[in-house]
Amino acid sequence: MDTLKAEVYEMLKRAIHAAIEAGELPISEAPDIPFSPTKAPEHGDIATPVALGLAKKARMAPLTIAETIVRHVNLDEHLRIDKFEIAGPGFINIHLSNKWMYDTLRTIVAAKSLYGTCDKGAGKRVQIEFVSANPTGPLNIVSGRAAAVGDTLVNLLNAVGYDAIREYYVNDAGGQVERLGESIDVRYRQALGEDSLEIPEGGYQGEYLQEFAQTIVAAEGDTYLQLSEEERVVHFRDKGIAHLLGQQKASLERFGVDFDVWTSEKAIRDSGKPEEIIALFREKAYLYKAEGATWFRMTGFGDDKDCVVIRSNGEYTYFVPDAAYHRDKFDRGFNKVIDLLGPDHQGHVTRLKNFVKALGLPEDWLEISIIQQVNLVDSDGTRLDMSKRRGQFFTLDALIDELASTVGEQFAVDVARYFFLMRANNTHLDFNLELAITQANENPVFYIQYAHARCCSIFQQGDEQGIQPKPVDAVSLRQLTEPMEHELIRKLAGFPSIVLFSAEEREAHRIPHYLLELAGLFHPYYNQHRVLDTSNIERTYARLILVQSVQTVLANGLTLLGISAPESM
RNA sequence: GCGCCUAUAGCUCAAUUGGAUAGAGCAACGGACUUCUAAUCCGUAGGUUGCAGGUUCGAUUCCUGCUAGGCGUACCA
Repeated sequence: MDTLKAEVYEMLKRAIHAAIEAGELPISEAPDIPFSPTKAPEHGDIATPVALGLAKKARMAPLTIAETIVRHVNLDEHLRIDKFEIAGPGFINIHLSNKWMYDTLRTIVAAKSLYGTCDKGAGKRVQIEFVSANPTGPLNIVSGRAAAVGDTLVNLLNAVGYDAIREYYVNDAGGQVERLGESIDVRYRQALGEDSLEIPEGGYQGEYLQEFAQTIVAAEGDTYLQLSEEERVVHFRDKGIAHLLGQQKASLERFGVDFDVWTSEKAIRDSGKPEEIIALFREKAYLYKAEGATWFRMTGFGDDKDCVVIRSNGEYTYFVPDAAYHRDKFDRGFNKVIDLLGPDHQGHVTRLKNFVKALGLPEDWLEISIIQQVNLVDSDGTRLDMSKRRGQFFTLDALIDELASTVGEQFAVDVARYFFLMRANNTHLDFNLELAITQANENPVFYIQYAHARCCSIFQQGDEQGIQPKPVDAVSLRQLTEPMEHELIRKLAGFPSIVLFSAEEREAHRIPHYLLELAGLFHPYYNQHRVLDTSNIERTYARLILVQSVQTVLANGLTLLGISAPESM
């Protein structure tokens, strides 16, 4: 479709030039030619409103302009185009030929799992950092959403020719993990009978730390009481990080997300890079001292307030290692870095970008996208709070457990991923848990998977009846005469540009919607037109090619989303 | 206060980035299983795209101002 669009673009451009030279179009140069996909079949396969745009400049009626352009088009140039038609206020509708339909099917059948891919990214290296939750508790639902989106974006970028990787930044240093160590220490001593203790201010209240402390007591008893409190906190901190990070990794694996690189904040801090960053900032006079702390002149970059980079106690704030981390990403040679941050990080977007600018890195090198919050909603509409600090949250694992109890483990992951992916990143997502469970059978993901299973089933049935699909070159595709077949092929032909578009625009949610539409065309077709028909074997072979193409595109789309494409349901 | 996000059918959301008659699913109502899987299909109904202006051939989309909701605005990460 893409190459076809490029060819149509050239044809129209030549036609406009010809019209200008013939003195029939009073404009100086050919304009850009926009294309819009058509909504109704009678509007053809591709449409362009170019005549509408020229109306003012040429001081002519749009319809007249459209007629003039079409008159100068040389149709013989192109076998895949049937006709140009003028409609409505001045749209030029392009109707594609049967040859184009047949070519589309041949392309899909030949490309198989590669259909939809391209090399547009030219091997450019992209890193997407996502989830990056503190190792202070289990992954929550928002992390699950980020995991699904990030994983799919990497798939999409790789599909269109980039060299993209998944990276997780482990915040295993700083104040948060100190609070973790303190919290575990309190839970440990509580487990040994010190009832009067309380979790310190800013600590972690969650039950999971009580359980963790109990497993420590069960395994090692009260041996740690011999250590000083300071030693204990350090020990429990490291033990807790290892335990919780392991838990997060297990959750992600269960969710089908496999990170390529895990980068430790502690390692960044120990690398000496933060010191280099500070030295650089100091050299550029971005820093000043006030109230015992060292501040960065964020206001010089257009922000409304400065921010502390070295606290009065001499420790770095989060920003220094984070700036160093991004410097490190750049040094590793990524052409583009995309951070998917949680909703509570929106204050960081501007600052992080400013730090990157202060480091002298290209402005468009870092792209930050906020994965908006997920509200778990009860059927009565009440929202469940998911803050980790308050110890009251719904974990990703708990969500999958819930779903798995009704639909099984594999579908639970499929359903959760689909729900997370079907919304645009920057929209708030209400996840009605009860609805997701009780109406699992009516879930759109099943609708799509069922379409795929039906395709497989047709081949299995055919096999039992002794009907084997023939190679596409041995099949008369002329047999595909139904309007629904033309519409299906049109939809199939659009897949590569949807993949490219959603990769370039980081809009993963277009894939679920596309697949839903494709399934929505296939199911009615299946119901109204029989594929396997021994009384019309030629047409059967042709339809098998179409079914095979639908199956391929559904499978390819689902694979991009990390969702299974079952052969039977 | 300032900043970011959101507002589309009863509900949850689309609308290929400014194009033709704003589309799906769920919920509601009425139909279709001796036929490749009824987890499906067909049909009916459902809209002043939050409100008021502006930009232009054309606005759900862009601009301004309101209104409502969410989030952020740490010497936490």
